[in-house]
Amino acid sequence: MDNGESSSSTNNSSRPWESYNTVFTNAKAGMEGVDKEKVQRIVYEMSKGSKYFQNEERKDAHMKQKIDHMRDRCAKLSSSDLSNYQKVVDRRVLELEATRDLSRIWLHVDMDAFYAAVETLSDPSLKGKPMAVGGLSMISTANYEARKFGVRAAMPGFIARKLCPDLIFVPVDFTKYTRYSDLTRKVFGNYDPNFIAESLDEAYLDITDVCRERGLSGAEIAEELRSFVYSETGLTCSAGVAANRLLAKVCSDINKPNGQFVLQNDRSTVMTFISSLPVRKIGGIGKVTEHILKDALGIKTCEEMVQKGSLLYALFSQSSADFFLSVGLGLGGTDTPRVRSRKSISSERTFSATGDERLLYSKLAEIAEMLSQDMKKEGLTARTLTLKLKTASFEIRSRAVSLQRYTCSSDDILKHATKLLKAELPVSVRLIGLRMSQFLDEIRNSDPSQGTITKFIVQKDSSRQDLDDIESFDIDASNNEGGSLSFGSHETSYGHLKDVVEYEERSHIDSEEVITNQECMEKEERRQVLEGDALLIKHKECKPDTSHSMNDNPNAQNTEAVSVFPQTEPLFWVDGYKCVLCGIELPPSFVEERQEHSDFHLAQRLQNEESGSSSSTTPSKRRILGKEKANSKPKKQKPDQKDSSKYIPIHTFFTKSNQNSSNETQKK
DNA sequence: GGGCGAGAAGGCC
DNA sequence: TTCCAGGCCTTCTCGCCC
Repeated sequence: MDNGESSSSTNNSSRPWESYNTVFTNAKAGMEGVDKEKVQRIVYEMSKGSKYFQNEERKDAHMKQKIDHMRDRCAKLSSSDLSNYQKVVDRRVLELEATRDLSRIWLHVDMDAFYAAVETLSDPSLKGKPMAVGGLSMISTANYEARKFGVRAAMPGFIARKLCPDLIFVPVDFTKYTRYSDLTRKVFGNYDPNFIAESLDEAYLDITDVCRERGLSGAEIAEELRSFVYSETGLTCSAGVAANRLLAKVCSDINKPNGQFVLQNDRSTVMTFISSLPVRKIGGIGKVTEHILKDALGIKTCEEMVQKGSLLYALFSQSSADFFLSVGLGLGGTDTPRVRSRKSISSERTFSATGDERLLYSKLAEIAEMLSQDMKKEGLTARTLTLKLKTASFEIRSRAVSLQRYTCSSDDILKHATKLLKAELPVSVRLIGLRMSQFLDEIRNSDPSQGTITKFIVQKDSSRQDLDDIESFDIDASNNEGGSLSFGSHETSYGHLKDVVEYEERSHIDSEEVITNQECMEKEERRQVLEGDALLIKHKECKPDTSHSMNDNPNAQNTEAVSVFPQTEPLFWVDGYKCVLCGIELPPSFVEERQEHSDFHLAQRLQNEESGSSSSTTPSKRRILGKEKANSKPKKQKPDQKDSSKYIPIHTFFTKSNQNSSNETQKK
C-alpha cells in the first residue's frame, strides 16, 4: 500500500489499480496461480466511478488517516515510554506463557468450496466447469475451476463474469446446504460430541480423548474423519490439527483442498511455525487490521507482534494488544467454551436503491416480520431495536432505540422501526436492516424448570410484557416453596395460558386494526371489553362447565365476565382512569401503559392461580412515572453486560486515544 | 469525575 | 448491460447520574 498518498482516484501512477485495495486479490485456497495484477486491474476498471467505488475511497482515506495518526503517536513515544511498555509486554508474555496448554489436540475441519461442491453433487454436469453459487450481484462461493480465474466468494457476479466469461451461475439453496451440513455434523459428533460448529461448513473438534482412547494420532483421526465425511456426503474437506483452535484453523488452510496439516504439540515447533506466518492468516485479522499493523507499525508476521509488543501496548487497547501478543506466541483457545450466547439477532435485505417512501415502508414491514419470526423461532425477546440503512451511496447509518419492554412482536418492531425510518427521510436506500439486542436472558438462561414460563413469555405477544412484570413473575415462581411450580404443573397450565394469550393476541391485533380509525375513547372501551373477555376465556378453561356462549360475542360479554369471575375481579378502570385492583391512575390517553398494566394483572393472576401463591407485586410505577416525564430516561436495567470472560475481543480495536474520525455519517 | 447505558460505527467471516 | 451480502460482535463516544 502506498502509505500517505492520496486515494486511488487521484493517483497519478500509470497503474492506478495497484493502489485499489480490493480484497479480491488476497490469497485464498485454489488461487495460488492467479494473475493478481490482471484481477486487480479488471476489478478496478469495472468498479471505478461507481458509488461503491467512491465509498471505498472514502473508507480508504479514513483508514489512511487513522494510520497516519497512529504513526504520529508512534513517533512521539519516548524511549522511556517504550521501555515502560516493554516491561508490560515482558510481564504479559510470562502470564500468557503460563496459560500455554499443549495437552489438547484440536482439529479444525473446513469443507472444500462447500456450496459449490454440494451443487456439483446435485448436478454432476457442473463437474470440471468454472461455477459460482450466487448471482450477478453477489456470489457466495466459487469452485476451484473458477478460482483459477480469480473468482471468489463475496465478489460481485458481474465482475466474476468479466474475469471468467464462461462462469456458470447457480442460485443459492440454503436448505440443501443445511442438509449436507447436518450429515457432516453427524460424523463430527462421533469424534467429539461437543464439537463447535462455526458455520455450515466449518467446525472445531477436541479430539484429545478419542486419540487417547483409540491409541491413534491426531493425523490418523483426521484422515479417518475426512474419509467418513466423504463416504457419508460425497464431499471432501480439509483439516488442521494443532494444540489449540487458532493454530488448527491456520493449519486446515495449508493443504486445501482435500488435505490436512498437523502441527506437533511442542513449543518450539509452534514458535517456528508462527514465526514467519503472515498476520492475515490469523482468524480475526482482516484487511483493515492487516493494513494498520503493516503500515503503522511495520508488523507483517506473527513473530513481529511479540518483537514490537511495546508499540502494540502503547497504541492499542489492552484487550487488542493482549490478543496480538497471544497470537505472536501461538496461543489460542484450548478449552471447550460453553455455548455461545448470541447478543443480537437481525435481518436485512438489499434491493435496488429507492427513495420511494411507500416502498421503503413496505420493505421495512417485510423485514420486521422476518425478524419477528426468527425471534419467535429462537425463543427470544429483546428491547433494543436498531435500524440499519445503506444509502444509495453505500453510506451505512444505524439508528437505535431502546423500548420500554421486551418484545418479539412484528407489530412492535415495525412500529418503532417506522419511527426511526421516518426520521431519516427523505433518503435513497439500497439496504434496510433491523436488529434486536438486549435479550431477556436472565430468564431464558435460568433453570430449566422455568422453561414453560419462558415459553409463555415468548409465545405470548410479549409486546405487552413489562420487564418489571416478568421479574416479579419469575421471582414469585422461584420463591414458591414446595415445588408447586414443578414442570408438570407448568405443563398443565401452559395450555390455557397459551390459549388465553393467543386469544388475547388476536384480540389485540383486531383491536389495533380498528383503533386506527377510532377515537381514543372508543378504543379504550373496546380494549376493556377485550381484556375482560380474555379473562373470561381463561376462566372457562379452568371450569369447563361454564357456558360456551360467552365466547361467541365478545362485545356482549363484558358484564357476564365480571359476574362469573367474582373471586378475581376483571381489570376495570374506575372513572375511566383508575385501576380497581391496585389503584394506579392512568388516563385513557396512556394506551400502551394501560395495556401493559392490564397484562401485568392478567399474568399475575394466572401465575398466582397456578402456584397457589398470593404474592402480589404492584406493577412498577417507575416506568409510568418516567413516561409522564417525557424526557426522563427509563430506569436503568442491568444490561446484558459484556461477558468479557468468554472471548478475547478480537475483531475490532481502536487506538487508545480519541479517534476523532469525523463522522460524516453522523448528525443530521 | 467516574461509572454506566445508549447509540453509532467499524470490522470480520 | 448488469455495479458489491448478511449476520454478528466489539469498541468508541457522549451524556446522564451519583
